[in-house]
Amino acid sequence: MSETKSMQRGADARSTAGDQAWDIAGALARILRDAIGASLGVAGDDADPALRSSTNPKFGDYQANFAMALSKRLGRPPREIAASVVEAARGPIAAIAEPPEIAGPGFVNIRVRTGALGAALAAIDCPSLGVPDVQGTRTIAVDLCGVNVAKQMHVGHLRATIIGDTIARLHERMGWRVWRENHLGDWGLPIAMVLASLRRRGTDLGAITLADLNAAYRAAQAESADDEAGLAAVRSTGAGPHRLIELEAQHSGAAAAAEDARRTLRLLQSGDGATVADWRKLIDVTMHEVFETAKTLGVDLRPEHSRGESFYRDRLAATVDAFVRSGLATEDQGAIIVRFADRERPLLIRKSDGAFLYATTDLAAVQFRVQELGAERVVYCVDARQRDHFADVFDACRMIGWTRRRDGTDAELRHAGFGAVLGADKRPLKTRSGENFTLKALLDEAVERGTFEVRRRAEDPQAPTHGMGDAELARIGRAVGIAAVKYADLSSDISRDYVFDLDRMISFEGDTGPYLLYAHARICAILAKAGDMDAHAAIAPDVPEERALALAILRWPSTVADAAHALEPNRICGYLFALAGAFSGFYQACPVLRAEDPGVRASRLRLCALTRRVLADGLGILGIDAPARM
RNA sequence: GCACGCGUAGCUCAACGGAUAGAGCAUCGGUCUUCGGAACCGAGGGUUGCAGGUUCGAAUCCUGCCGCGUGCGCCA
Repeated sequence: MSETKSMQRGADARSTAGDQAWDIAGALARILRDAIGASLGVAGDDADPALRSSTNPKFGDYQANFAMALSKRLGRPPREIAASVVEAARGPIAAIAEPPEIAGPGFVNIRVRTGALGAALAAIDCPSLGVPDVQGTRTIAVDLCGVNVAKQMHVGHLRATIIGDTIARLHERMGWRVWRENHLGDWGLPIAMVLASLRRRGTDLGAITLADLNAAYRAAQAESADDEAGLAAVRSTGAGPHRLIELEAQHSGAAAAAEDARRTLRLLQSGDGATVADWRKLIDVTMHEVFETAKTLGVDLRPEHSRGESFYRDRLAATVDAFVRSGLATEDQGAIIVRFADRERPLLIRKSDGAFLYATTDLAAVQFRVQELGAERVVYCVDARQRDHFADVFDACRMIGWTRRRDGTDAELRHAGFGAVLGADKRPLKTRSGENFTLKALLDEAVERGTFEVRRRAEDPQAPTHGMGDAELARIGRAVGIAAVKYADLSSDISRDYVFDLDRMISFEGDTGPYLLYAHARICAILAKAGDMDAHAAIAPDVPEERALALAILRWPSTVADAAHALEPNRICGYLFALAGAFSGFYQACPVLRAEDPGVRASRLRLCALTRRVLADGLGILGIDAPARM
């Protein structure tokens, strides 16, 4: 969604929901659109004023770029077009801005009047901060986290969890009804394998940890590894009989383990009481740690968000049937597949042995989310490598009509695919011994580093944190460490890989989470020292640094709407960094508490308070806790 | 082989088809009896992988190359 479109949305909202005095950009866009219609006879999409925030303060606060685009269509020079529109808009625009200037090939540069800017700031200083609210009339399902039972969370889950949480929070912030769907891997042969392996050993499932489970998972996989290929290779290369016998013994052991796993799976599927009870214990052990990690991360993930693969187990046969009956699925080499017109790759929805696949579950889940949860958007926060898979699943759902909602509209299916977390060597992050990093280890290190830095600074007698208790410093250090990791992950385009570099993330300099926390804490200090303030003081942004800060604040509502629409958390990050930068400039140039004029002091205090609220609001959307002191 | 994604400053990354492609880090130079210096201001640094095309205007859209990455029926 372009900024222009969201500005237009602001204008549209005003016409139905009354005046939104903070929405200067929306008002300007509407005035220009009307003027384009009145003076040029152009309407609809062609009358788009193409209003943008100016790229450079010398071009004013906003610029409108419509003239060049209309030049060819109307056969008139762009500057002439701009002039006639500006003339037609002169009256209504005068209340908001200085007379617009026409520059270059036909840009219309607009500078907002100080009075209008102050009034807009006073208007946006309300509970919603101007962010649109759909009041529960719209519904989204966000597929996030996606852990597997009996497996330790690793760095991939970091992204699936915090990106999903941010997308959920973005929509919650705008009043959407949000379903957080933790699509656990809690069903099928892999789980049965672990369960079978643990039961063979007589392990006490009541006293097991996730680390134990993870080890059992790997052991079970190794036990069942069918070494047919190795056997064939040994035979063909004529390796010694000792090696051959060893492999054959391993092979028969593996066959026994695999058979045990299949038997366990059958018990589980048939609802055998003892087996199901043990299965639930595996889930409990796994989820206990998942929820702990979510708490550490500041992610809203609770038991009621769990709806794993097992939830869909009784819908899979019907899913396949529906595709077969509709003629979209056919049998091929014993398997059931869905073919597409534009690609060779088919989608397998049932194996030749009759078992279902993860694609089958995904199809059933789309139908459930759209038709039973009523979602108009379904978002998958899953590794970008599954792009092809989701393209197939989404297309299959459209073909069979499962994106159709009760009101007849089509749901929007989106894969918010994210890139890999890389180590310094540009390869997927591994420990020195070549293992995947557990998420817990990674977060422990981040918290440790954050705490170290906070404690080190607290030793300075001048530091505001000097003399704080150890528990308080630890709390702040934890917030800093987690903010560093989360901000680094969310601040670049999610579809790209990024290099995990804790030194850079936590350096406290530049575009980092700790920098934003610092900006927030600094404002908190000013407000605390100010004591009582006049919440209704007039705001008069006179000097350039005040104007820049004011204009940044007014961009907040459209930033939230755009980030939610595009599913791009990095837009929130970029905005907050720019806001913090604008505040720093203001702070440097404009004394607040030391301002001599009481009116100026009160105006600037309100600007500080408003900035703090927007910062806290944005950090809240990212799920980042902002301490008052650090 | 086919499909998809990505190539922007030394490094990490921005940029809705719009004015001189911007930030951060690093480098160099300033501010400084601090409303919190974890700050601010400035400088240098670019043929946006290459070649064409569309457009008043292209990092952005189209085509072809080159390079890197990922995926490609009975795992999830």
